[in-house]
Amino acid sequence: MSTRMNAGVRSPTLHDVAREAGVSLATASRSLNGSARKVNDAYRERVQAAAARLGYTPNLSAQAVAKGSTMTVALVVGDISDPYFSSIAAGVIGAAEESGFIVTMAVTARDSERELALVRALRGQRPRVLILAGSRTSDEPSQQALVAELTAFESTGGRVVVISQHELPFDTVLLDNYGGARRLAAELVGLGYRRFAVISGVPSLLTSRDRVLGFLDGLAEHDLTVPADRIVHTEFTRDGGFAGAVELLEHGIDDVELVFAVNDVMAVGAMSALREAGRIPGESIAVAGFDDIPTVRDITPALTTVQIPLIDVGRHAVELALAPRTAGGTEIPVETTVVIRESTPARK
Amino acid sequence: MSTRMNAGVRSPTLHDVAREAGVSLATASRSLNGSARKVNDAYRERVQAAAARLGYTPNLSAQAVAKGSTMTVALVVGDISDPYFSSIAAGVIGAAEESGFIVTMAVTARDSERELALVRALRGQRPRVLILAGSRTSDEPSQQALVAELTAFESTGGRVVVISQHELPFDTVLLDNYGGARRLAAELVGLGYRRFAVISGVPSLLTSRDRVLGFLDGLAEHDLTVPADRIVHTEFTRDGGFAGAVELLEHGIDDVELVFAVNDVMAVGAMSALREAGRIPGESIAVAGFDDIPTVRDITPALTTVQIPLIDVGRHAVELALAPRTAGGTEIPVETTVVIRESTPARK
DNA sequence: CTGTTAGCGCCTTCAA
DNA sequence: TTGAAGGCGCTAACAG
Repeated sequence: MSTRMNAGVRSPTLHDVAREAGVSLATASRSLNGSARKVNDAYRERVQAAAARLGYTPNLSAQAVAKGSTMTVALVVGDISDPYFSSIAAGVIGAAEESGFIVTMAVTARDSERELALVRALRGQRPRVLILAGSRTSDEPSQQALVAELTAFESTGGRVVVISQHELPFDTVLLDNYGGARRLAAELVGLGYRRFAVISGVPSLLTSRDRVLGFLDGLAEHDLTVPADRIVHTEFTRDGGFAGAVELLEHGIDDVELVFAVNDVMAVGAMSALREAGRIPGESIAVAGFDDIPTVRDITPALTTVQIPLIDVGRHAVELALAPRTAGGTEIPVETTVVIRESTPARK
Repeated sequence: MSTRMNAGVRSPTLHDVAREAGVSLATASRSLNGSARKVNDAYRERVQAAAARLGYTPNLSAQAVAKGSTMTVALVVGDISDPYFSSIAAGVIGAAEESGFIVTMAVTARDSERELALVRALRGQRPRVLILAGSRTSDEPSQQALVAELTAFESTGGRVVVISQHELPFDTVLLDNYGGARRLAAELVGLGYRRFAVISGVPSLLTSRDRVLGFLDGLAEHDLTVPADRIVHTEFTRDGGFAGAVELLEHGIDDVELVFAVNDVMAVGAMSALREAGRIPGESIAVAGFDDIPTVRDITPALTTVQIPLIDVGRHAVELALAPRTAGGTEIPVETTVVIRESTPARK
C-alpha cells in the first residue's frame, strides 16, 4: 500500500492519443505537431478530438530529444527584484512568448563565479538562446572561462546575446553607457552645476566604469573635474547608494552641488541618506541617476536620469537571437536619452 | 555548401564520454549523475576527466524523459516588471536554485484567459511544481477551467501552489489581505483620520476586493464609512492609481483626509496625480498603500503601507511545493504588518 | 561493481 | 497520405 497520494496516473502520451483515435503514432504526431498539412482532415480531427478528450499535452522534453532542439530561451540576470533587470526580463519574456518560446531564468546575485556556474548548468537545457543581462566585469579569469563556455555553446548551434558594452565576442545589445553619462554631464553643466560628487559601483563593474568615465569626460569638456575623494565606490544596489552617500557626507560635501549615482536605485538610496542628513534633494542638493526605472518619475523630487528603454532592450535581445547568424556578431545599439527632472533644477 | 555557420558540431553525449573514458554507457551515467557511489573511484575519475575534456553537459531533456520527471518549477506571474511580482519571483528563484531546480517563467499580463492558456502550455514541460502568483479573479468560467487544468496536473504527480487567498483547492501561501487592511484602517483612525477615499482595482480582482473589504470593516468598527462615490475602481497598476486619483479629484475630494490605494504602485501613481493637482501628500492629504514594495520607503513622503514579506512568500511557495503532499491541501499563512510612515502623519 | 539491454515519449525517414 | 521502425540521449532494471 502506497502512501503517495493520487500521483499514480501518468500523463497521457501520444501513444494513448493514437490508440484512442484509432490511428498510428505517426499520424497522431503529424496531426498534432507536424508543421505541414500532410494529413487527411478527417483523421486530423479525430486525433485532435482524442487529444482533447484525454487532456493530452505534448511532452516538451521528449520533443526536444527527438528533434534535437528546444524552444527555450535562457535568461541570466543579476537580481530579478531589481527594476533594471525585471524590466529587461519583461521585454525578453514578452518577445519570447510571442515567438512561441519558453523562458527559463537564473540569477547570479551579481557574482561572476556564480554566473559561470549557471551558464554551465543552463547549457544542460540545450536552450536555443542564452541571454546574459548581468553586468560584465573586468574580472579576467572568470571572464575567460565564461567566453570559453559561451563559445562552446555557440559552436553547438546555440545563440548567445549579451546586453552591455561590447566586451564579449557575441551578438550584443549595446547600451551607450559612456555617451549617455557624457551627455548628462553636459546638460547638467548647462543647468549651472559646477561641483559634483559621484557614487559609483565597484571599479571592476564595466557598466559603472563606463558611466563614470563618460560623466567625467563630459565635465572635462567644460574644464570641470571631480576630486578623487568625491568619487566613492559601493555596491550597485539601493543600499550601496545609501552607503555611498553616507560616506560622502562623512568626507564633508557642503560645497557639492550635485551627486551623480551611476544607477537609479543607487540614486534613490542616496537621496534617502542625504535627506536623513538634513540635505533636501532638489533644493539644497541635486541628484541624478541612470536607467530611468519606472518609479523614479514618481518620487519627489522626480529624478533626473539617463533613460534606457529597458523593455525594448529585452525585446531586441531576443530579436537578435532569433535573427540569422552573422559573421562577426551583430550589435544593436540602443539610444540613451537624458531626462531632466526636478531633482536637478536650473541654478540661477 | 552550407551557409549555416559553425553550427555543425553537436554537443557531446554521454556515449561520447563513455567511449573517451573506455567504459560502458551505464558506468559513465553512474559516475556523472548516479546518486549513490556505486562506482570504482578509478573509473569515476576517468569518466569525469573525459567529461571535462569533452565539455560534456548532461542533456536535461533526455534525463527528463528517461527518468519521467524534471527538476523544474514553473512560475506564473501577472507582470514581472511589477515590483510585487519580481520580489516574489526573487524568492521563488532563490529557493528553487538552492534545491537544484530550474525555474521557467510565464507572464499573464493579468489576463485570466491567457493564464489558462499558459498553464496548459506550461504543463508540456512536465514541471514538478507550478506556482501561480497572479491575482485570482472571480471570473467564474475561466476559473473553473483553470481548476480543472490544475487538478489534472496534480493527478499526474505535479504540485501546484497558489499565492493568494484560499480560493482554489490547492496548497496556498495565504496572504492576509483582509486582516492587513483592517488593521491599517484601525491604525489610521487611531492617528486621527476620519474621512477617506479608496482607489481599488476592478471588483473581480479578489486581492483588491479583500483589501477594500478589510479596510471598510476596519473603519466600520469605529463607526466610520466611505461613501460609494469615494471608492473608484481602476487598473491594478501605477497608471491605474494615477487615473484613480484623477477620477477622485474630479468628483471633488476637498474634505478627504486620506486616500487608501489597494497596492503600493497604485499609491505611488496616485501621489503623483495628487501632487500635480496641487495637493501635497503627507501634508495636505495623506496616502496609504499595500505591499511594502522596496521603493516606497525611499519616496517622499515615505509611504504608509501594509508589509507583505514578498521574498519570503516566494520561498514559502517552493517549500510548500517540495514538502510531502498532505490530504486537504496545506496553507502557509503569511503575516502582514502595518507600517506607518510619513505619508500619514498623526492629525493633531 | 560493471556492462547489456530495454525502455522513456516523440519525431522522422522509409516503404507501402 | 499512412504505418512500421529506428533513433534522439539518458536511466534503470537485469544479469554477470
